Amino acid sequence: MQEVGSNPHRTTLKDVAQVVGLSVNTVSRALNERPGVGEATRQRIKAEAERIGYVPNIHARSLVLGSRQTIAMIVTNLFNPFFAELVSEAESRAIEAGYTLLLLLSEESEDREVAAVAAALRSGVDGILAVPVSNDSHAYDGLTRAGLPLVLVSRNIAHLNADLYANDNVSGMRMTTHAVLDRGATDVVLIEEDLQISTVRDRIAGFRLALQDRGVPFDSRNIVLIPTRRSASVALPWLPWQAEDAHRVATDLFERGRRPHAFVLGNDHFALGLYAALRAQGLRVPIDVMVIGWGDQPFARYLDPPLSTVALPARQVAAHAMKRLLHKVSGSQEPPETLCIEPELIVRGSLPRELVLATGGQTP
Amino acid sequence: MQEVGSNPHRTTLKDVAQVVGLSVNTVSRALNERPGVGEATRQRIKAEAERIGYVPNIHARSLVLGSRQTIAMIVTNLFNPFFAELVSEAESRAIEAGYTLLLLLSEESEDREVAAVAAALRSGVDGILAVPVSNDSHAYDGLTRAGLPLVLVSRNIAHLNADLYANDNVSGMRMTTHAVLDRGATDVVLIEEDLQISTVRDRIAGFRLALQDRGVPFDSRNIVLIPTRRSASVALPWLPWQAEDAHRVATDLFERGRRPHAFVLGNDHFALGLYAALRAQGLRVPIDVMVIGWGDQPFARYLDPPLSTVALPARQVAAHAMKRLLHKVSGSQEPPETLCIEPELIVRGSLPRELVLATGGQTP
DNA sequence: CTGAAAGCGCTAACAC
DNA sequence: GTGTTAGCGCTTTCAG
Repeated sequence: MQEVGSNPHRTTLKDVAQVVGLSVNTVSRALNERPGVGEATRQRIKAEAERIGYVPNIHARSLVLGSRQTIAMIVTNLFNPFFAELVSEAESRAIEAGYTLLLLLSEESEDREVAAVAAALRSGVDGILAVPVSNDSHAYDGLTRAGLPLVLVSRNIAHLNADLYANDNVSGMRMTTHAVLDRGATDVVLIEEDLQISTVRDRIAGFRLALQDRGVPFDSRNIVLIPTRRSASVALPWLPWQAEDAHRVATDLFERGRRPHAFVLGNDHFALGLYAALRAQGLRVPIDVMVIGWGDQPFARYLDPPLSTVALPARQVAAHAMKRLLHKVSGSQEPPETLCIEPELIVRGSLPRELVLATGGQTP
Repeated sequence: MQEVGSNPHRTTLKDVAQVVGLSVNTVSRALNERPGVGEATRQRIKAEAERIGYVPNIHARSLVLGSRQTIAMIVTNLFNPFFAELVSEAESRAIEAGYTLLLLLSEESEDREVAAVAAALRSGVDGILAVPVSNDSHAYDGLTRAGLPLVLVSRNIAHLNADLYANDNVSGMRMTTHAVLDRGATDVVLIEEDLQISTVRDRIAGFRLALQDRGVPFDSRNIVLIPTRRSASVALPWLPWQAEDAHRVATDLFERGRRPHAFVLGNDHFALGLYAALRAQGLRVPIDVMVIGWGDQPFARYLDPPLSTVALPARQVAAHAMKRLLHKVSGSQEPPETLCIEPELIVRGSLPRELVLATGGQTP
């Protein structure tokens, strides 16, 4: 085992006690604002502690208290700005509550997810906030038995019945699909990454519901799932939602003679590739083809034409999730709760301004 | 103090010892793969420990070892994909080395940076990897005295003389500026965020060097610093490198009758706003104006025309930095080292393909 | 209001 | 090979 390069002698409670001429115990109580110490004594102790540079040893404290004041957040990747925002908000809330955030990245890999949970367990965190890799991930199964509070964020796990805080993907995609249908599109293609996650599943459900709402027949070929290619690069983590994938998929579609009226996408990045494919075909947005993205990334409004998209309540989701988790960490034992927050459709130039009567089916 | 909802009785080393009928010590040695235990005994102990669900108490372990096997990473924000990649790589390297990563976000605020360092200290990490908020941040001053290893990433702190691993911003921006000068531009505008950080300072230096290299006179008005507007939103963290800022700045320029030959930018996001401003003016890229971004974000190659930009060695930088930090954590006491890794210019449609002789000065 | 003593769970000396 | 003893720095009984 390596020698740890720590200080020769960090000043300890005992040192403070010696300096002020009181017992370790009294000093501890004074410093922790607990009753049983005279105010004058307390002040003197604090001053002395400060003076000789006393810093409490968190390890000893954690040992006796059984808590490290740390939350682990397991996220699939940081590339998706939605996740970055989730983490940013979670970190901020954790700090606010006197906790710190241990970040564990699963990089969309089930193996790394299992490793992440193990690391969280090993490192003695007080609770786990997780965006699972898949809808049937078993990485978290042992947690409740181990007594570690868990809250899921953004993606659900079917068999787990855990707390879940997420975007409302069903209603979001339903709203999105309505938006194109109500502008006259009847041949609408949905492009999604082929991941076994609840968000994709829910968006597909929302898509189908919307068609049903407007009486437009569903054609399963209108849902294009981009095959994952995890093996593509071994060294670098694999990333979903690549613009080039959408570019390829759209180009394929056009080459097979298909020309949908509208595309609704599972991610704004898809719009980048799609726009390129449309330009190559000489198709104009929104006149020939309508496009709606997902996630309202910063570049969306600057595309030409500006991309209509769905703004996600990332900070709200994370804030609620962290609040819930901290509540559970402090011993609350309520039954699992699911909260899906409605996203917001942002209409920009990639959609025609005026609504038209549906052409393909009866009006609702 | 809140009751922590931990298990009634986690199985401990003592429990294992009791079950196998050996001393706590022997069990500890067996489980930790240390010599002094018979192989048969070791196997039996491991099996029993596994069976009764023994999980080592990290708090006790940390206390006696004086280490939490955790590295704190203090980053200004996650919104910039460069930082996201830094964090991703750092996390991966940390895990690989048996450490975990505590993420602390300063959100470009000096106050939060100070709080982050305090949190890191309080939470007993073994070392700190930091992207400082400013070139003269004093948040880290006490660290060496406290015996906590520190390695800076991406941005330097002038007075600190700490280890630094970063992009080579000087040579990167020099190369970028050469690229436009050598294509005939003589009136080149650099747009940067007005932050007091070494990266901006270095890129400005590289810009001036490039002009000097080609004998093009320097006009200080050709460096446009976007005034920071931290107060804009109190609730949400402030974010630099906004497309709209570049849009505004460029529009101002055009309205004042300026029409530079080329723009070199401190961030790809600026290109989004700039492209929009150029479109509004009816200026074509690259025929009328050349543009080079910084960071090679995923959208860059999908802009119209595709954005030339500088690809940053984020993973290399983070990997080197983490390696160095872990080395220091294990007690190494070498003098501070600075490593600047050369970024790569990626030429795309926003630059004319052919080089021309410099028009403004002598050829080198 | 203050102190003494015990112990959190683990590792590290040193003995046998 | 294995057990005994001590102690990491702190909090928490329980006495005074």
